[in-house]
Amino acid sequence: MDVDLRKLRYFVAVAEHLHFGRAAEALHIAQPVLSRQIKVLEDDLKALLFVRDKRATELTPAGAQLLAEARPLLANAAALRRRVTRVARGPATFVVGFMPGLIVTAPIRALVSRHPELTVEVIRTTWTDQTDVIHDGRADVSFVRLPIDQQGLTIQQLHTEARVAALPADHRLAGKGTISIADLADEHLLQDPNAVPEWRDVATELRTRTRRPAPFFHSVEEKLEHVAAGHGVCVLPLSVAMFYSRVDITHVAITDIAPNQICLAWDSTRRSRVIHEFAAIAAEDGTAIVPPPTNGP
Amino acid sequence: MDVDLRKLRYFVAVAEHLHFGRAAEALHIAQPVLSRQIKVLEDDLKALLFVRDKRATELTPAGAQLLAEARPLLANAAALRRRVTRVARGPATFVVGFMPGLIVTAPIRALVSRHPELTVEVIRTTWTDQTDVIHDGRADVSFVRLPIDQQGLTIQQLHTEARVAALPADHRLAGKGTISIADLADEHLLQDPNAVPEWRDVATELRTRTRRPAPFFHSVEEKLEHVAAGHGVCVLPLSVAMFYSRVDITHVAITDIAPNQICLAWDSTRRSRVIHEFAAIAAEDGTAIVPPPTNGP
DNA sequence: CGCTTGTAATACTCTGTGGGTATCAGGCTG
DNA sequence: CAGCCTGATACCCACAGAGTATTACAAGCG
Repeated sequence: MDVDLRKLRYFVAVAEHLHFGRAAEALHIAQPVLSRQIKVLEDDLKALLFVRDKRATELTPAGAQLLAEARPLLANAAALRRRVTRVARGPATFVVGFMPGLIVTAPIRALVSRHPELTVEVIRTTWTDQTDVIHDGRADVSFVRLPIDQQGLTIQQLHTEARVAALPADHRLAGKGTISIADLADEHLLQDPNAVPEWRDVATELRTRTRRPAPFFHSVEEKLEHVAAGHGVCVLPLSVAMFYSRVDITHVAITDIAPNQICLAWDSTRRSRVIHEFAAIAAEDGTAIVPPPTNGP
Repeated sequence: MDVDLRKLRYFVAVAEHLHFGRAAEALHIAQPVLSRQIKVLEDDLKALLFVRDKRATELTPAGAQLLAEARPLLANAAALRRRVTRVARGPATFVVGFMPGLIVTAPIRALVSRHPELTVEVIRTTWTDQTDVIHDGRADVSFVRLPIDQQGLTIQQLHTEARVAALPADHRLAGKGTISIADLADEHLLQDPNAVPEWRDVATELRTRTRRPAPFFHSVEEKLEHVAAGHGVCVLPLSVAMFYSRVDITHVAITDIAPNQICLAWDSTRRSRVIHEFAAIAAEDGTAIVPPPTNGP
């Protein structure tokens, strides 16, 4: 009667490998078991999921549909497990995720003052992490920077902040009050789309081909090291620039770049009084969290 | 390793009945089985879900958390099953739900012209149905009227429309060009919060106590019968009023009532190219779907 | 106080299903 | 045609889920 999550996991493995033998290996079960379980699943759903024509295993349309559906369902199930066990040990904790640079103490203070019985924890996220903490149940809400994958999330826009260029202190543009994107056209842009999405914006806006393979940065600190060393320049949201300020790096406001949007995100399948209350609080004083951009005259 | 949906279903039953025996009866299984399965689930999650102190079964905080989590997960699983089987028989159908009165042919035509291979179906929803069709997998997207329960949904606002009063043709206010809410204060308001939410707004705005138990309406047609019979008046979104127009009922624009918001909604855990394309189309010509309100001078 | 009633847990059995190994059935390829 | 790759089939075992019978325990009552 019910869908069987184990079978769904098996199905996803086969769909990802498109190969029963290797999928079985990855699942640490024997191949015949997998064949049989997939057949049972197909009978159960009354839908053919794979076309097996000896030599190639392909997804049917129904299979593609199921793959798209099964992954978020499995993720939800795992998150459920984590959230329940979390509630079971520490009583009534509310976990807020945040990207570095975002100051979240104000809304948390407001929440705690209204609910003294609530223990609020914060968890620092990275760029790749910022939505994962919600999906896997580590956090109840998370302050995120767009763009993100919004699948399964409810997003509440809070405020935007200007982006600034981070330049070596002795850079030719360091003295300027404001610059435009065009001024950076000749610079070597430290590019790392995964870790710092703002980069992608600039890179595509400038249509810059990578002149040499960009080093891979895992953190803002690393990137600023490279900037300070004169290996290139980078663009950061204002609050990030403020947070990681150092004497050998100057920040210059960029006038003509899209601002970075900051949002609060949470799992859209959840109906939690605390989440909505926190969202309301964040929306109220959201614009006050970060100092206003200073790129005006 | 995985969460077991069957056990979740069992758990929800016990949580709803707060009584193992009756829950077992509802599930058509024996009570000892249920006791053991819940215990296994508790061991699995490493969390106590119920406090059983002989004579009363109560949820623990972890249990309450699980109840809130389990229901949407089970609903998702059921919807997944339905959507996959739907794809399996009719190839590539896209199902659009709509509330009566909403004209949805324009965006559907636009979608089909871009994807001739796609079969688009429409499904008429009722007030109570309008989000259910999404949750249970009967529709991919649905045109809805606010307010709705947004849990698990992504909502895209399209346009608003004015609300008009439906009056018997010989009513004292029937000749007026526009009226205000206050003009209706002495009328008998046909009240049915579940079926027609606009009513709730008016009822609360007017602070009207029900003078006699309101008859229960299952459709707009029934309600208009009562209006025509002179048993009261009602308020409808403009497009609904236009759709169900009849000679013995006059519509008068109301100047000072909040307009009804019309949105497109879909399951937020889904990532479907067609859904997003349709949403974009609907957003583009969304304001053109319904004739503009005529309550201006 | 002991009996009854209501409720969940325990003990035991049976069956269905998930997992394993061995083997078969088709296509390719050399 | 032999050998190989891949998935399906056949058959067996173990365990989990379902059932019945019974126990344990608390509360109410004559």
